[in-house]
Amino acid sequence: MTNRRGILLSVFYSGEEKSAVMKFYDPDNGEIFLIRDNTGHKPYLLTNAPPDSLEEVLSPSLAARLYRVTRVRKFDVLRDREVELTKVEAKDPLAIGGSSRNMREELTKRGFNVWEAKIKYYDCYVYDRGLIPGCSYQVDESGDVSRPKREVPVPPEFSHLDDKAKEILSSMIPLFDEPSPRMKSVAVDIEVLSTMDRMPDPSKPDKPVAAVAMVDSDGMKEIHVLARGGEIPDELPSGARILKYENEGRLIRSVLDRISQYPLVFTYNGDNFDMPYLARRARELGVRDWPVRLERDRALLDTGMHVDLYKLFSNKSIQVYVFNNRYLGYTLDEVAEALLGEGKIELGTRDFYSVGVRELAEYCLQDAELTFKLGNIGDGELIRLLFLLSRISKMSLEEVSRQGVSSWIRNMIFYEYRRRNWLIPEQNEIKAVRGERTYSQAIIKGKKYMGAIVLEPVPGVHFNVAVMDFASLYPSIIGRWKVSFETINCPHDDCRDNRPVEELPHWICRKGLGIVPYLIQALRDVRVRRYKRRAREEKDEHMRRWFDTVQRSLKVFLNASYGVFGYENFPLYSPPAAETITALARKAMLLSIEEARKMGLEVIYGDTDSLFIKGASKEEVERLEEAVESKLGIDLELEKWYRYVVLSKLKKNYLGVTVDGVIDVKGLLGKKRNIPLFVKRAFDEVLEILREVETPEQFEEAKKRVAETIRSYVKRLEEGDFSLEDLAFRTMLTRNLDSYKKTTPQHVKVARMLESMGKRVVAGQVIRYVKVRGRDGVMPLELANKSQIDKEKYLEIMRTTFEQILDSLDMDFDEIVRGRRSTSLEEFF
DNA sequence: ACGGGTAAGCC
DNA sequence: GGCTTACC
Repeated sequence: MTNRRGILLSVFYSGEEKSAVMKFYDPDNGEIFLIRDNTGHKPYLLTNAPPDSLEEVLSPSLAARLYRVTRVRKFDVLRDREVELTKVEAKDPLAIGGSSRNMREELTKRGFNVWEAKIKYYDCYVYDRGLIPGCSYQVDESGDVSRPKREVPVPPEFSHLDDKAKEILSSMIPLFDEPSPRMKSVAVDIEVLSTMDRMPDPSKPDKPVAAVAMVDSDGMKEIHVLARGGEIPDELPSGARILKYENEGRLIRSVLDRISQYPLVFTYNGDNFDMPYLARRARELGVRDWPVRLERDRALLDTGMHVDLYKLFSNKSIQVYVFNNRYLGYTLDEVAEALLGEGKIELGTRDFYSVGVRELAEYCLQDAELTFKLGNIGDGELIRLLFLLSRISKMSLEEVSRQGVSSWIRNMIFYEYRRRNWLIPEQNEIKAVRGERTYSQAIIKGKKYMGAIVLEPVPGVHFNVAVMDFASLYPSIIGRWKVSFETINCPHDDCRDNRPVEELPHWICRKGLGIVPYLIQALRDVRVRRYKRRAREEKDEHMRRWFDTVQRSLKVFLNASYGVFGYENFPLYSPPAAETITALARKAMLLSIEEARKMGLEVIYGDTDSLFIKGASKEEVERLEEAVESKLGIDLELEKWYRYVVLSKLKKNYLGVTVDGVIDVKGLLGKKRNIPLFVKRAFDEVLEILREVETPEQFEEAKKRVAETIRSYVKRLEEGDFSLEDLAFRTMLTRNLDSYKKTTPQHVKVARMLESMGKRVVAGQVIRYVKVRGRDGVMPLELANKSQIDKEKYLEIMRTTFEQILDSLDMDFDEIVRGRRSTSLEEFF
């Protein structure tokens, strides 16, 4: 074969080959293949140290690892000028940074400046060769890779953009129009023979691997088990094959061989457990040639792409924007229950020695099946998304599935800098040249600058309310006013009077410096004007779904695009830019409110980027849109129309019913996932009653039914007509137990009880507990008894939950309940 | 390991 | 009033 097609998945550095290696997926035969760099690319850093000084500045051992020293020209955006720097190439990446002794540190110690030395080598390689992970390439037998150049003319709907944004746009459209490949996949889960008191530790793999379950996309299910006596069937009722081994080494050998046959391998916590355990156990038992490449906190496969779903589901952006916050904890059990509606059936004990082989096999298979289903959720939605995130960020799929949104954005920006031969500035340099002080006062103690405006709601029931909002407000501001670390407080004297926010001393460049504002503008516009539309209008169902994933992945980047500039660990951290963005947002809100009032419209609430307007006509809404657009240059749009909205006196707390009868609940206690199901059900019933209300007249009748519903639940509470499960609170343990030192919140108290019983308790786990009478006040769900329940406490929970809406409906919880109080409750308590 | 603002329950 | 969690 002279020429083959390959989809670039990732780049890694091979210590054995001393070079970058590209990992491709061949969609024609479903295989993975590796291509070693053939361009002689070397790791490097940039410095202002003179070239001939290096031999003497560096210690002899490091000087020996120099490969080449040259001079290069770069554009320095912070000072708006060309610079000439020394490019120091090394024979291996660790010589640049990372290891205990490296060139970055030695040069810095001698007083020289160093740039671009903290970039991981595989990322550096991707930038310099202009590679786009996730995209299709032609690879010839000499190892040359090329991507067919597709010049896309800028579509007419983008004619309003600046040239810089247009250029970015036309480079991006081909990446988004190309669907991702389908890949065969397998999910793997292992169980180790461990005793109750000790969790198996992958750094000390002293216990044997007892079972490995694998489930693949062709419907194959198999479990490799270590025979330990007793009858073991050849098949489970589910149809899964059981393969028995007398020898653990053979078991691991065939498991590794099986894993090597798949281009895509899912695990749940495989980076830190399954893969290292298998690999280290293999080494211990003399099993050779394993495909697992162990790194500090990840495990890669040379034969495929390993996606650790635990890492992916722990990613906040994925949790919030992709799964709409539908899961709370990050354990396999929690996520599977929330997304698939399938929980795990736990074994009675963690002591696997006492569990029969067959039972262990079933348990192991269950985990592999859940992992498989999660990995393939939405008919491959997750993988499509990873491909897109990879193409936008120019980050390997393996990286993108393990890192957070700030890394994705960093990588996206660095790539654009290298593409233009711009010098990537260091964080301390940005601070020094452009300032780091903020001038606005945050409302929350300990925060660095002021954020958004939240209007005081007008409590009560309001009919006919239009909700208007600025779509992607912060990205729009970045694009409209060109705010970024590059443009803020620029070096030009004649830009100093360009201060869009009077109360802040910061000015913005008006000479077109920078890339980031154009990049963000391009992403925003391509999402709104191209892919959101195609996700609605495309005829072909597959392509429609693809376009929807495109617009969702763009949204993830846009939503975080402002936040990263206020995040102190972001390499392009810029507090002045961040505070200017929020200040402009406040200005936009205030101006819009002013415009609305001038038109005689009543604004009853608003939060950050939205305005609730009561009693407006369609024409008035349109007039307001136009007025704001012409004064500000950003779009205020009608988002939805509420038949009515119930505002409480609290901010970020309301309930609205749209004209199509869709109910929106924001911030109310009844919506929070940590409250007991019992209360949540009562709340949902009340919502259902309110949803049906169409006119003010119907409200009176609805209120009676609401009162009735609440009364019935209170009665059930008194009479003990509930299950313990329904009363359980679910609170996430966000840190490990030993780090709670200052106070002991209730869920931590419960977690400690669980731990003392020998149960495993880790960060990310959801603790389920009920409130009971007695000194502790709480108990783990599985330990409590119905007779211990503190009913008074639960009545209080119901009170606070319902008061949030009852107040605005002119109703009173006590009055509703009082009818019962004199009869039973009083005797009860 | 995106930001700030708001609210609730408990210590 | 601080800590912790969940939400906008």
